[in-house]
Amino acid sequence: MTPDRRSPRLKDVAEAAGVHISTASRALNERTAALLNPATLERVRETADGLGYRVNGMARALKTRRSMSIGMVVPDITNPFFPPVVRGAEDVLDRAGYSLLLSSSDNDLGRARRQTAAMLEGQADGLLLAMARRDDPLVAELRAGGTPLVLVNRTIDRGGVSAVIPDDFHGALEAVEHLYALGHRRLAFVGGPLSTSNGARRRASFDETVQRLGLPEVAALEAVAFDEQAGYAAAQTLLAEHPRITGVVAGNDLIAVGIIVAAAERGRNCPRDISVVGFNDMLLAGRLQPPLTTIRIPQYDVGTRAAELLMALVADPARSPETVLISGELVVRGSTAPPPASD
Amino acid sequence: MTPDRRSPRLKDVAEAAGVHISTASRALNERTAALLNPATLERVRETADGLGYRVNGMARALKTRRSMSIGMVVPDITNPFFPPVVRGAEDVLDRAGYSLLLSSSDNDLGRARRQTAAMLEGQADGLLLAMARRDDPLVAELRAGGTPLVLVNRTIDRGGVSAVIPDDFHGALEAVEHLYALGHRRLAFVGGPLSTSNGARRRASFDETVQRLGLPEVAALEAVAFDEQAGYAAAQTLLAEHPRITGVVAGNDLIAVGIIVAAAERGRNCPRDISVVGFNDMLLAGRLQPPLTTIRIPQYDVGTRAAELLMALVADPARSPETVLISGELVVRGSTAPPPASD
DNA sequence: CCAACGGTTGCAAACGTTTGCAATGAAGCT
DNA sequence: AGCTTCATTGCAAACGTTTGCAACCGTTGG
Repeated sequence: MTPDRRSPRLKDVAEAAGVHISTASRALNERTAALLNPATLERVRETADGLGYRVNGMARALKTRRSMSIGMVVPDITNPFFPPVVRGAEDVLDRAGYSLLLSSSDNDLGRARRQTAAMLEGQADGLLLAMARRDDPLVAELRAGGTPLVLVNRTIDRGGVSAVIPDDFHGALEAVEHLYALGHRRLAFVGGPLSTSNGARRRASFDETVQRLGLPEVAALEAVAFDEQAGYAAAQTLLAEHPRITGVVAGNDLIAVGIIVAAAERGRNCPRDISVVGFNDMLLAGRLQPPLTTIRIPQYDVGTRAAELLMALVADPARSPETVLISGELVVRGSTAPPPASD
Repeated sequence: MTPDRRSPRLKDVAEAAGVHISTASRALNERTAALLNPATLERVRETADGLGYRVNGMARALKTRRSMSIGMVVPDITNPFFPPVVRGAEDVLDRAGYSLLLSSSDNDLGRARRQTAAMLEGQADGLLLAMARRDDPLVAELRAGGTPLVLVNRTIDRGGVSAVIPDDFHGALEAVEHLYALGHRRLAFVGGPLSTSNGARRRASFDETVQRLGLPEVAALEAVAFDEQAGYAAAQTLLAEHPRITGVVAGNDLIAVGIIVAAAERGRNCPRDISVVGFNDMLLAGRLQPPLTTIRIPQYDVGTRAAELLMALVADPARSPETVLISGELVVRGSTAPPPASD
């Protein structure tokens, strides 16, 4: 009954406008529109609007070999660190006309592999990878495949690939020095997994700094993940085995929260009995009980810089890899204080 | 020098395996693999692996008219409410073999329109919309366009479209009754924008419930957004104009935080002088100062249910619209207490 | 008046798949 | 032996664009 044609194709608008399909194509394409007679251009555009024409991105992508989409994989979008970086990336991609394909890998290599494969099948023009481990085989594969790639937040040990990461070394150093300045001398580090660059680098920085400061009694533990639960578990061990510790620098804010909770359960109040400094300054970190002293990483900027770098890489695949370090700054709030007087 | 062929096409694996391209296609497709002789099937698959063949999703999508991707637009991924729902959606889509295109609209209709248009040009098979306003013209357009659609978190007034939303009415009712049970009699509501379904419904529920309870002195304000800053601003007015209020139900947790901060600045401590109950139970709500009493909405489930509904809709576009209400439950923590004794 | 030219437009060949249909050959049945 | 049936594979036509090339036309300069 109804004509009920599916959505109009280029051919339809060409016919309706009385021009050849290639002319219609050129009219609807910014880059080629200049070739046309202004009058025809106008006419084609109007009939296209009238018909509610919408270009078929698949056909276009097939022909042009560009999907105008970028894939991004994070460990878990639910971790408060990532939304701002995703948002940053999204904003610059959006401005560049790209769409963002997002997925969470849960730190599962197999899952990440499937997800990136799907993204590449979908012809993503580039990848933003925020889940890399230091020896990640996946990024090696991907790099070999020639996909424009930028690592976010975490990088790999052997370089050769672009990355945008926080200045882990400087951050952890600031954290230690802050505690030292407050008078703490027995410090601990409860970091994230050493298999990640930020776990390892923050740890290395802690080690070096406490040694330089000549601190007598230190401990360093590795939480199994960058989350509250892992921080809580690691803190259990720490508090049991090193009861004299008064200051701890945490692998990130979530781990810090876990430590504070574990301490409270043992009757040790933060910051009265024990000080802890987080890392990242995640959303609401300043509204927690106690408000977290932490190393602020401009998360949004991490996202924008990474996306900008990727855009440059997409434009020029031969561009040589570079890694940009985003520096953080100490923001002191309520979770740190001088050590107990008895000390 | 190097043969340097671009990535292999179906034709390449077909030739390498000594079969026709159509046979190769069938071999690489789960659905059609059964048609083939097991021996050829095996052979084709092995040579495909050997060559590192990866199907061109664009070509496939062009032919099949399915991109196996779903678009999702949220107001702002940075709002802690959304990451869990995105994650929920992602998980079920992933299992169904779909990818997720994400974008943040910032409650800007124009931006949302551009984003959905881009998603549709990219041939997204369906849309998850979490940014709808009650009279949103965009969802009307989209629905007219025949795109499989499900609204998330917010719905429109005139039905006709599937949606997965929290049970706003019941939630707000529980919040009011909780305060009432604690002894509060002078209540206020600081809700989100009335242009959103959850802003309006929570407000309506508040109004009806306080009336039913016969409360003598109430106030109801509208924050301009569901964030801390808007909550803070609205609270300024509230505290100035209705100083005798002792209990307030907030439009969501972020607004609650804003209220608590504003109250503190006026020397009114929560919960000693004023009680506030939030909505959603966002991440870390229980770790705030004070820990938030709130209506817990299972955010992850909202995402999964929405994605499931959308998958059903994609499979059968004629399926009639349905709206599923996700119910919340009161979780009482530290931000509510009996009103001051002087009361 | 002719040739060259620039501005517009049309032509047709891709891009890499999927899939209805036809062809082939082997096996089963009467 | 001849006919049917079935399993397997090949053929070729799409899917909706983009784009190098050629053609056309009215101008312009010599």
